Amino acid sequence: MSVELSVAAPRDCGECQIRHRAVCSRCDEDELTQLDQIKYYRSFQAGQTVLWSGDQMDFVGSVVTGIATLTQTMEDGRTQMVGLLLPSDFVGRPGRGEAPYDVVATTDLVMCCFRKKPFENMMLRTPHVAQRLLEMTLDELDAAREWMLVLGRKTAREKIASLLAIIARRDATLKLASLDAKVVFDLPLTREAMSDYLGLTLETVSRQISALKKDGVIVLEGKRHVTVPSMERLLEEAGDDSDGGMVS
Amino acid sequence: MSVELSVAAPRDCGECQIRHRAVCSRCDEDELTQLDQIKYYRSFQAGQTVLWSGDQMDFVGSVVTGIATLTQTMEDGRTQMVGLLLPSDFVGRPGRGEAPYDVVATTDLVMCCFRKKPFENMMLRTPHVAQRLLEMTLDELDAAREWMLVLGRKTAREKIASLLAIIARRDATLKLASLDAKVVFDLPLTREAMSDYLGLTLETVSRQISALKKDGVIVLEGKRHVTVPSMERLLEEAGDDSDGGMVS
DNA sequence: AGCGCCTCTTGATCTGGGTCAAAGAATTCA
DNA sequence: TGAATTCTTTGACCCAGATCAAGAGGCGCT
Repeated sequence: MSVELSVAAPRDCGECQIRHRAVCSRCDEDELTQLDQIKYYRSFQAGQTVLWSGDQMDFVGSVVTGIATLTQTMEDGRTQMVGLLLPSDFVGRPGRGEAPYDVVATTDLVMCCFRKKPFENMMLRTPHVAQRLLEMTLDELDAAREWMLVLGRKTAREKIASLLAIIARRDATLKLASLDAKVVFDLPLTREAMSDYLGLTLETVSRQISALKKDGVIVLEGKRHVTVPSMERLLEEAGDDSDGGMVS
Repeated sequence: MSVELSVAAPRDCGECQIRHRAVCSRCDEDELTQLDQIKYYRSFQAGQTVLWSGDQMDFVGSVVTGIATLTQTMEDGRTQMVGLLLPSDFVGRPGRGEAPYDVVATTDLVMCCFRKKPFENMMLRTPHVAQRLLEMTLDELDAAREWMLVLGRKTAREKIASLLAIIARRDATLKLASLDAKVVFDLPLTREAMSDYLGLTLETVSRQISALKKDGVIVLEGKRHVTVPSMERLLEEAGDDSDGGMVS
């Protein structure tokens, strides 16, 4: 429950309004002003827990910079990541009180938050915000279900390839890079976090990454810097049918 | 794409309006009349595919009687069930054109449908319908994420116990039975369907069910009729923390 | 520089669940 | 009534990935 609340908002709002896919894209001036009034920033350090499962959740918001994960844990410690929040992703459940899972910052993290009550009120008044929220939730649901296929039916190698593909695609989209060019990015997750995402052990993750490297599917510099020479090849390894758009 | 459309609506609407958690509960007379005008029934036989992945989906609706599954399939035939639709569950994505997965009737099935366009229009006019939809989608998302934990981290035995618990709880809720009493129900799924839900093979499903039976966690009469003497025990076997509410 | 602390890699071995195979219910059809 | 079909169970064996164990960088600290 160690939540550093930095009400100081050094960033210009324009930035986050453009970045978070959430509520801004179709708001008029008036509505943006309303949003501004209930908006604040929160910063977290890498490793910090934003929210524990069961906590009251009095805000909604979106990631500005950094990465957070949603995880569920069994009493005996087995944990499964159920969501990955990259910049521009939305967190929060309007109408819900309790967080259903832990939210953890895996890197230093800045979030743009809105207090929940006022946000909900605004939602009632501006239908297109509710629409947007529904759309986003449906996206998340699709992604979760895509991920169920990965967890339930894919081999370790396919799982790793799938995860790399998601990150690569997501990264490429943010950079507006062409999709057939080679993709370069830094892995935002530790091997352990990847294993939690994929329902594997970290040893298996490591081995499979080594294998993909040996087979030329990816090029690794250091432990985190990845180059994907051919997205097509990667997707093939992932067992994906040509495209398919799984995002967190 | 074999969709039997039975516009004949033998059922009184009251029934489905009460039953589907969807749009009706808070509608006034006027809105109900509007809904009536765009409502129709569809019947399917067991095994029939309601919708193929990629199909245009021109309706939304909810299950009146019977059971349907949402499944995703890889090119090589591996399939994963990603959702289970029991009576009163909602299907459809307002604002989306294509179905992202196959919808299959596993028993004879009756659905109460609304044509999508008019439904969406109505949604724009009546905010509480959109709210309700958002709530439902968030429920589904929670259920999907709960299921990711099952798929990623639970053993075969725990998976089976989890599935039985879901069905039992769901059934008990529908019947308004007390939660500590023993629960009796018929399995609505074949062993194969269960294996698709759980990311297992049907042989493993069979073996684990036998094991749970031998250990007295469940009592089986025939292949489908199940008695759960103690929900507590079953949940324990599922690795669940006391309660926890995963519903499709 | 030297030490402790992470994160990651790699090897050796074990095992839960997959695969292959066969045969027992239950149901439908003729 | 028996034959065909579908669903289910059970057995024997195997392998992908888990587990256990030992190092190998890398980085901040004193």
